[in-house]
Amino acid sequence: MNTLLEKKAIKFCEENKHRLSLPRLEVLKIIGASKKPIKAYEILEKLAEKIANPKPPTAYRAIDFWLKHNFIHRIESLNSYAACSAEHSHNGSHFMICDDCGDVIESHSLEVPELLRQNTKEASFVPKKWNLEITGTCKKCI
Amino acid sequence: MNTLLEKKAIKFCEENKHRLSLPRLEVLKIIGASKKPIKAYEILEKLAEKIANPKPPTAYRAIDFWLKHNFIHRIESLNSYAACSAEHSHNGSHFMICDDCGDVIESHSLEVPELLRQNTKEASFVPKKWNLEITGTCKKCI
DNA sequence: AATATAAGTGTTATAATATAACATTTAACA
DNA sequence: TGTTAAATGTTATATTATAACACTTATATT
Repeated sequence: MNTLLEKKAIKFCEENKHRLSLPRLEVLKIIGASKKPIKAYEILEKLAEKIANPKPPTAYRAIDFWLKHNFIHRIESLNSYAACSAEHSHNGSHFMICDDCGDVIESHSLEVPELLRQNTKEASFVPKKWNLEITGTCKKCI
Repeated sequence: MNTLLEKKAIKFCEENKHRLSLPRLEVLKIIGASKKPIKAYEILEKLAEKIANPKPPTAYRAIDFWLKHNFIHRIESLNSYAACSAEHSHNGSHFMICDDCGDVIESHSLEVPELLRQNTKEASFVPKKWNLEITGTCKKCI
C-alpha cells in the first residue's frame, strides 16, 4: 500500500532516471510517516528496522536526495526534516513552529514568494531558495 | 574607542543590570567586527587572543546572551552569527545569503512582519520570533 | 552476453556544532 | 561582611554531519 508521497516518488524517479533504492525509499517513508519533523539520527534508528546496521551516511545521502528534489524540507531551527505537504513543487518553505507542543505547520501562502520577488528585486538579489520559520504558540496551545 | 554596538551594549547592560563581563564584551566585539557571519568555533579562536584558553561554553554562553537580547542573529542555514544591523530592536530577522561570495545582507523590510501578522492570524498562531533566509546571488556576483 | 561507465551504497573514521554538570568566582546588597 | 544570585571555569560528552575510499548495481553500448 503506497501513500501519495511514495507514488510521487516512484513516478519522479522513473521519469528522471534516478534509482529508487531501498535506503531512499525507506527514508522517505519514515519522514512521510512522522507526524512531526524528525531528526537524522531518529531516521537512522528507524531505518535500522529495515536495513541491517545502517550508518549515518546512508541516512544523510537519502535525506540530501529528497531535499534536493523538494520532496522534503529541512527545518533549520530544529535540525529536523519533514515531508513537503504541497502538491506543487516549490523552492521555498514556510513553517510555524509551536514552542509548546513542538508541532510544525507548513504554510503555503503565496504571499511570501510574491513579497520576495519585490523585495529581492529592490536589492538586486537573485533568489534561488528561501525558508521562513516562525516560532510561537499554535492554536491548540494558546 | 567603542563602536556603536558596544555603546548600545554598555547602556543595555547598565539599564537591565546584566553584567558586561569580559567574555560577553569580547564575543560581541568579535561578532561586530566580522564582515561576514562568523561561526562559534571561529569566535572561540579569536576569543583566545583575549582570554586565556577559553572553552566552548564560554563562547556559547556569550553568544546565547546576545542572541536572547537581539544584539546578534543566528543564520540558521550557515550555523553562524552576525551582529544585528538594525537600530530598533526586533524579534525577527531577514537575510539574503549569496551562494557565490558568502556575503549576507540583512534586510529590514517592514513588509515581512506585516505579512506575518495577517498570515499567522489566519492560522490562529501567535508568533514570537521569525527568521527568513533567502539564498541566491547578490548583485556583485550576478 | 561481455564490458564500460555512471550512479549509488557500505564502511571506517572523524569533523563540526553544541550542551550537561558541577565547582568556583564575582557583584550586589541586605 | 555574610548571603545570594549571576556568571564563569572546566571536564566531559552529546549531537549533527561529512570525507574518503572500496565495492556494488543498473544502464547502455558494442
